[in-house]
Amino acid sequence: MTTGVIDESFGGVTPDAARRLLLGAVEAFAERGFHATTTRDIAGRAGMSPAALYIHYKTKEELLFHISRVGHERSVAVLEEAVASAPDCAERLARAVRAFVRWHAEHHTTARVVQYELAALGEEHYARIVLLRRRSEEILRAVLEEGVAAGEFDIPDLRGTALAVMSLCIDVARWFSPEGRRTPDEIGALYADLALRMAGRRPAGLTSSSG
Amino acid sequence: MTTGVIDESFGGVTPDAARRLLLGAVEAFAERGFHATTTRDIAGRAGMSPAALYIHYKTKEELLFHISRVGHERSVAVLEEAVASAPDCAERLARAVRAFVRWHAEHHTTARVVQYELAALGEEHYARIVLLRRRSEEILRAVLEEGVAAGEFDIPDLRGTALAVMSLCIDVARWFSPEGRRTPDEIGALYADLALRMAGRRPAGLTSSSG
DNA sequence: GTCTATACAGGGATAGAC
DNA sequence: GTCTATCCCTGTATAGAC
Repeated sequence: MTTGVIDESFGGVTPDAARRLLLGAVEAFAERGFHATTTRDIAGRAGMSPAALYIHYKTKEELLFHISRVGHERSVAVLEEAVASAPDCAERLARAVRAFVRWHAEHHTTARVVQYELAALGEEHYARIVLLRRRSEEILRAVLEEGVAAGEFDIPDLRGTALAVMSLCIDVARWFSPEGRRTPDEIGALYADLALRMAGRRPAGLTSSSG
Repeated sequence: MTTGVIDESFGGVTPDAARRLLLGAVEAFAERGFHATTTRDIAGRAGMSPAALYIHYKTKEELLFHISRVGHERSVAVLEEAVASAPDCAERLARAVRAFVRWHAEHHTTARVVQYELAALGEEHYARIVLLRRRSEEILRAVLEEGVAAGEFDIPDLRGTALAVMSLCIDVARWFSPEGRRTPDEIGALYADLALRMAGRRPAGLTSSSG
């Protein structure tokens, strides 16, 4: 019955029972992993009988797929919004990282399922999720690319650095805890700075040439 | 029966059957997760019947604990060796990151189990593993701390940066694939450079004072 | 130490009443 | 749409022969 922190990512899901099941599943999958979670557990958290689950979802895996799809769509949207309007490349990178990190921290429960239970998806569902993941990689790489082109960044290995920044953000979902000493926003700010360092940001107004 | 890449971390385990079971379990846990892995599967990979597993390990969880313990001990040892002898702080950080990343890439199968199946450990076993994890955090933080004290690094948030560098290294285990375009060593070199950037390395011979 | 056979529990999914 | 009851499979772990 307990729902803990409500994840507004799933606010639009109807009917009510389907949403409650989704929220219960997110919690359970995050806590115990997909395979260790029983349909009885999920249904219990939603205040329903095990059988009721199958009215709204064909299988347990379909439940995971919905969570994964909505979660990925949200995180990509967050990233897109962040890069949409920024004065320069440095600010674009900072906003992107800050927003992406914040999402992974604030929604660490969903994010954990999204990032670490991929292997439990069926093949077809997995393929659809991979497409969404590629989107976010492309967005981040483009930000770095433009920064290099504009002379704002100094990045010897563009693809590798993009991957590393992405990786850094994603891993927040693994270790973040609301009981920890930092808020999602503080971590976002720290990581934005670290990303700028990784990108070798130059002070505005300078051009290349150095050791 | 297939063992894939042999992980020398477990080379010393005897008797032979116990080692084969351990290797089978590492593979299976990494591929499918602890809970999704059956004892039949593990025994099968070791070329034995399910019952034989229980001659060597009391439970499936004990198997996981052994993997986790040996894995953590190895990664801490790798880190310790790397920082042991280096001319300066920058080189110490670079060697630490490079070695730690290489371990997580080369032993990505073991590392995945070590990093992502912690929750499946029993409470007592979990507590013992946490102690080992703290060691590696302390080693890395100390390297950064000394660098700041020596004026080689510029790190506004020491604890946060140490955590981020650690996180970056660990996440390699999640995405690394031997089929990918980079070798463990190349990733190690890239990440060592990124870590130095995160640490705000100053060219040797300069002292502080700036905006 | 390893096997075959099996006890015993638990979980995904369905049937049928309401 | 939800419930109770239950089918049937799978999985951990053990018993006992060799």
